Amino acid sequence: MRISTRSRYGLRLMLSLAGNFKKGYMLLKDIARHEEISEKYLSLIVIPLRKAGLLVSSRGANGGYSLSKPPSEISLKEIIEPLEGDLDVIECIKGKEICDKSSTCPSHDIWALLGGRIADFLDSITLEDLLKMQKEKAAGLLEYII
Amino acid sequence: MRISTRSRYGLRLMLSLAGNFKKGYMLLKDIARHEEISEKYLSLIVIPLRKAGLLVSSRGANGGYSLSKPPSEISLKEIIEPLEGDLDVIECIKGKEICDKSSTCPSHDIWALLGGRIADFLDSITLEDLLKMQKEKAAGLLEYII
DNA sequence: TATTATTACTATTAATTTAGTAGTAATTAT
DNA sequence: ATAATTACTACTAAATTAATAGTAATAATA
Repeated sequence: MRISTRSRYGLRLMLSLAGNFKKGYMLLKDIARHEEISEKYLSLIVIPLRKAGLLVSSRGANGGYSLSKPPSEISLKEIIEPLEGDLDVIECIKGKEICDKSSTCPSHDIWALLGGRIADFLDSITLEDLLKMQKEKAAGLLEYII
Repeated sequence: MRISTRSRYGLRLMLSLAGNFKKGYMLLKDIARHEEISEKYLSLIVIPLRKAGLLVSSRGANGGYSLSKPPSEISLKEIIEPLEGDLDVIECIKGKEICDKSSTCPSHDIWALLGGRIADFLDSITLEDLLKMQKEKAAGLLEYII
């Protein structure tokens, strides 16, 4: 029931971009260094995010990545879904029918419900919310030090 | 973000036992056959469930497994937690601290929240609820046939 | 008490998934 | 042209999960 590091890294990448929104492109190299993630690995993670329309990119010198819309308009669900494939906790939810018992199996329904709950939770949080949390945490730390 | 087959099988096993509550021991062999799960594999799954105190067993002839308490008193959380290890969606929640950034990282908090939501959801459903759902599904099917 | 049926335990293997690396191509600015 | 960057494809390594195998312990009973 673990979330993949793909998703965790992807979220941190998106949060970095969110913090830089409207300030031009960011280099993957810089994000990777700052987040201490392999640049090569990040460059794979970025692909589904771009395909999902969450970020725009420019190649070559002065290129980089940037959010395609404001942090307030990007929910965590939009970020995690393309990275995890989907948010179902079991395979056989949508027609794939590994199991032929779904018509009588109550477990099947529970897992479908759980997937829905997870999706709802992630849909209720935006990158802007995370930015705000980040600032509050930093402020709290600062207060603690002073 | 998939739930393991261990957990899925474990839940189906517990549901089988719930349907037989107060009717004596059930043989793993029979459950395995009925649920079309390898008996050997099920025999591994049953161990953490017993250690969690959810079922009692008796060896030898006339032995088998039985729930240790009524289906209404067993939540899905109690079943899934020992099978999945825990319900956290990331490793670094409880002190294990793979990542040293939790004091400033808002993602960390989100994942902790999500784990809590999942736990709450599973805690809100009991085996009795599943039994009821099962009956309703069966009744619905019957109605459809007639 | 020997036999049979069952759970309990430990070790091993196989399969799948996830994580990460490597190398090359395409694009853009200068 | 050159340098810097993203885009893509293929491969490898590591970790996890699923499943099998074999033996030990226990309980009923003939």
